[in-house]
Amino acid sequence: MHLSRYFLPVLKEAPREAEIVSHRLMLRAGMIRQQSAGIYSWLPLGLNVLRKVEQVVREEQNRAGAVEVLMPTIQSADLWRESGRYDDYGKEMLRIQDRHERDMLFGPTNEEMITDIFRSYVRSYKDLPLNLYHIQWKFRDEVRPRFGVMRGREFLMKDAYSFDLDEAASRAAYYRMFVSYLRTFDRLGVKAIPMRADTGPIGGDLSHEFLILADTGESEVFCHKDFMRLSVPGAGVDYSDDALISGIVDDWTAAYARTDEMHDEALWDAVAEDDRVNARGIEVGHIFHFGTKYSEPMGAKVTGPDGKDTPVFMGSYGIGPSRVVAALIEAGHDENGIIWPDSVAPFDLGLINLRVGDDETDKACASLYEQLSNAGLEPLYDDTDNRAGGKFALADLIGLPWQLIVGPRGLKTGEVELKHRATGERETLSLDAAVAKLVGWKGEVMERFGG
RNA sequence: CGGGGCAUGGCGCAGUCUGGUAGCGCACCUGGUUUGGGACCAGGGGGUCGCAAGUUCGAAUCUUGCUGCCCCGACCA
Repeated sequence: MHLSRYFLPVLKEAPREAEIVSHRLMLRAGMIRQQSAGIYSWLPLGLNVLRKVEQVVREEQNRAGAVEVLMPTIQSADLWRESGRYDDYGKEMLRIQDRHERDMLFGPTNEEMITDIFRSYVRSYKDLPLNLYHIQWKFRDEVRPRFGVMRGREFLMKDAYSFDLDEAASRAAYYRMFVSYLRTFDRLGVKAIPMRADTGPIGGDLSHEFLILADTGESEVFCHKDFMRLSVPGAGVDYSDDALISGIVDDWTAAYARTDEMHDEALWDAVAEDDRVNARGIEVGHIFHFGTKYSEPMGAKVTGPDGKDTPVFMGSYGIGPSRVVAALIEAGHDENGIIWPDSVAPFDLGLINLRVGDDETDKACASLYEQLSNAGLEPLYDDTDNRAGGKFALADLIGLPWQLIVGPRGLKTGEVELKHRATGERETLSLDAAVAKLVGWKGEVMERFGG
């Protein structure tokens, strides 16, 4: 992409209403525009990152055996009357009427609808296990939207729903999602810790929130230092091996990890003082097992091997990609701007032409752009005639992993400068060496995540 | 929903207390000089001050009502 042909409306100063760092940086970097309280347009740079986060989530869901669908944002109230939630949900649900005065709603979640789909087609236990997910915009009329897309009213959510014959199988399905979440957040370049969450009326131990540690997080978290050392399963993890999967979950649930909401002082005191980590975190994922809560009232049954019909056991699994984008910024930034994880950076590098209009420099940049693009990298070529200071400030602000700096001073000796955004390290290289290094880096990134 | 605050060109702000017909920085446009860390000179365009009513000779400024937005608390991906 050539910057001169892109749409990147950056701001030197953030609007006053933006207080937290991710909101300020998203506005300054021209990623989003607020349209109303808690409702945002996604501009090209922001959309680019959002799509990449979405894609990581999608790939890991698919890997864990979930199957993608797409349900509508607008739902009929009738389904919600069946489950009993039409009256229970409260003002958070945006209720609307169509021209025939039928009661409709903008979906805050999709348990009812997915259950309806399931019951319409699935009759036999032989079709289980089944896990369907979609990545769709949700609307929850929050009392108090805030922090930009971190807590918007309209937000993108990946919500998966598992269907199983019995409790044990349902637990296995829950574990698979648990492991896929570990992988997802690992790929997103962040440490996300699963924490025991409130299971509501169902009870049991099957609800976890995944929190990214960040100083500006909304929740206070208490966890064992072990979580800092635990390793995340690789791309080859075998989701069909229930014992393996459940073993991984055991490892990740053995030590104490809870948010302030579920915090238990007595258990915390039992953790050795040196092992305690008390930090702040952002909730980016939440998984639940809820048994037959929806399948029973909505008549989602399958015929078991014994010939009897039983309601299916269900679970739901959410990740908010739009919130994740903000959380990644909370977890990765410095005083100059954003620092994206390699896996979701909107571009791989900024190709910075320090003397647009100088024939030799322009040619060198064009050649680098072509070579890098052909090798599968995505460069953002700053071909504007800004001064160097402005270009560097922009590159730092939008936080691409690399800055490849091309100017006549270096070209006299056939060299360019390569700067790593996260570490600030710079080195001077020949053009070929710079290309080789970037191509090598890209290969490692791909390899690491088994894309 | 309870408490607090804000609303003046695209963004950040001053002006409001002590009414007199709107200003600054950035951004934008034109010309020129510049070009390795947010350039400089000259010229230029853009707002009637959130909306409505009221007080007044006169309202961004005072009064009342409304709307929008932000922050703190209870909830959520």
